[in-house]
Amino acid sequence: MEENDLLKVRLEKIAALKAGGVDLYPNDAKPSHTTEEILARFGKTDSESLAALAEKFSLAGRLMAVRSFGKAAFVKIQDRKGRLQCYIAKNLLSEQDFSLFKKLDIGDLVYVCGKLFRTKTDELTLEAESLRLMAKSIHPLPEKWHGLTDIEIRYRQRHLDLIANPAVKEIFSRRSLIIKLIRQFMDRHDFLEVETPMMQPRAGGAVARPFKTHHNALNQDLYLRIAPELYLKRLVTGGLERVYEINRNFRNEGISTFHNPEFTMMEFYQSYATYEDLMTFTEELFAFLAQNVFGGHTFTYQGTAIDLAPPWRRLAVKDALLEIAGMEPADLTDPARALAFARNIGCDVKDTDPLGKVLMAVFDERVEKKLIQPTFVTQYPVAVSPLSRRSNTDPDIVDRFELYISGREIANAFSELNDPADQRDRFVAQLREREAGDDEAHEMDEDYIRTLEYGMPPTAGEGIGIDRLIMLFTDSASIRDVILFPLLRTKQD
RNA sequence: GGGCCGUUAGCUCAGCGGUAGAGCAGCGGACUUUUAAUCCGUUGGCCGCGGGUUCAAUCCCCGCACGGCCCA
Repeated sequence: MEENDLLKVRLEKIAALKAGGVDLYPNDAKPSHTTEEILARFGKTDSESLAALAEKFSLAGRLMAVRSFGKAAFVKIQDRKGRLQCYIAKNLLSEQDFSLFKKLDIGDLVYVCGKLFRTKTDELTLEAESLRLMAKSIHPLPEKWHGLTDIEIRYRQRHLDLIANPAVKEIFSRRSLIIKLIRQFMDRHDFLEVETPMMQPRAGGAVARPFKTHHNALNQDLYLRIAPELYLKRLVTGGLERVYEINRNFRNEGISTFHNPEFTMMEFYQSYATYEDLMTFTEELFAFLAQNVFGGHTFTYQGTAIDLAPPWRRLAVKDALLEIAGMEPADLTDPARALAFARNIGCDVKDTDPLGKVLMAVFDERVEKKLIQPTFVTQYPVAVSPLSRRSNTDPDIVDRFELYISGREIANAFSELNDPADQRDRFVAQLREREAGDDEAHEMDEDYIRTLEYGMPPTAGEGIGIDRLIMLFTDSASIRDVILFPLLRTKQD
């Protein structure tokens, strides 16, 4: 049967219901309970005690299954918390309500009221004494047994995915829980939550291509932010000292199982702390989350056991390159050798690339995916860290770490560069990269340098990729499974 | 951007040069304790789109669209 025919049948039912005086879209139902509350209270109550109970219960939700015997039926009603079985029988309902039931379709929203009992197979069931239609559905739902598996429909019509696949709801409620826990943790450590511009005249604070837009009244081009970093550090300079922001960033790059063009980051800045303090802080934050979500430090991600028990491994970039990538000491200092090594393993590097950048290309290619257990990678080259403070002991490296779990970058943190003269030099170096063809290189930002010239307290800052964190904590293989509406190409037909 | 795979009924999937199939959903009938209820009957298709090869294309070839996975 073509969908048009299915639609026709339902429209005829609607006409019949209307003719019978049924309101198809009333708004006055107040369910007394959720399915979860009823199951929690009476899931283990025996038949006799239920029979003795005078209390009546009402539920509202979507009709998910109908097993009909003509004059009676068992149906499943799904609300935001789960499903409960209801018993519909001709002799228990008014004639009007029963004939309404006969015209209902799977997918309709209903309201039922009645007492609880146990069926002979011992299932807690609501025995309907009254039944109302709360909203008519005119499209058929996905199949009851296999559900909806077509990935494209799941993302494009997320409402169907949520109706048909209960596990999806679990993922997003866990996402909400984790973000609440993060806020709780940050607030407890006296951080102030702030919001900074999404639309920026210059897209700074990260190495990425931005989206461009235009403000008509100002007749000015704007960029969707690639990071809130420079604004948050302005706030730190202003004396807020400890700030955090959980919000969207936008990067104009490819889409993959780990990249969505808009994604959620938490960035936070703590004055009078160093990147080393943030390593400890990060361990504590993740342990706190794991404790509340899993009740311990360990969990499984895509079949691999992950252990978040602090302390985590700390690994310098150069040691990773020697031990894991298979480079030799001379490769780390001789640009020509490094370039040859990188090309040999298939990295796309240019002759003009600074040594640090070439080394990080090797790192990305050979080391990243091998860091399964939580690992702080430290001692990054200055060349790839234009906003980080130089190490006191080696001016070619910076006080920075990236956190890797399950072969993916989850967080990036550093002691902030607060020397305006050095910051200017770094921006100039980035401009040279840009002229050499790297359109992701950081732009000059005079206004930001001027802010630093007022004196920014010594500060450490960190960005945590929230979507990737949620992926780990929900065992999701794709970032699209933890973003309700991932970006897809618009379909024209 | 490149490689591989997918696109067939509302949903989940078979089929593969010779008149398009199943289960579920739908529709009609039986049935007042079912659990993917059962039983009988039945409707439903531009086989993603556009070209080509062929007597004949859902099937083979080319292109395009959308999606997935991997790579950059």
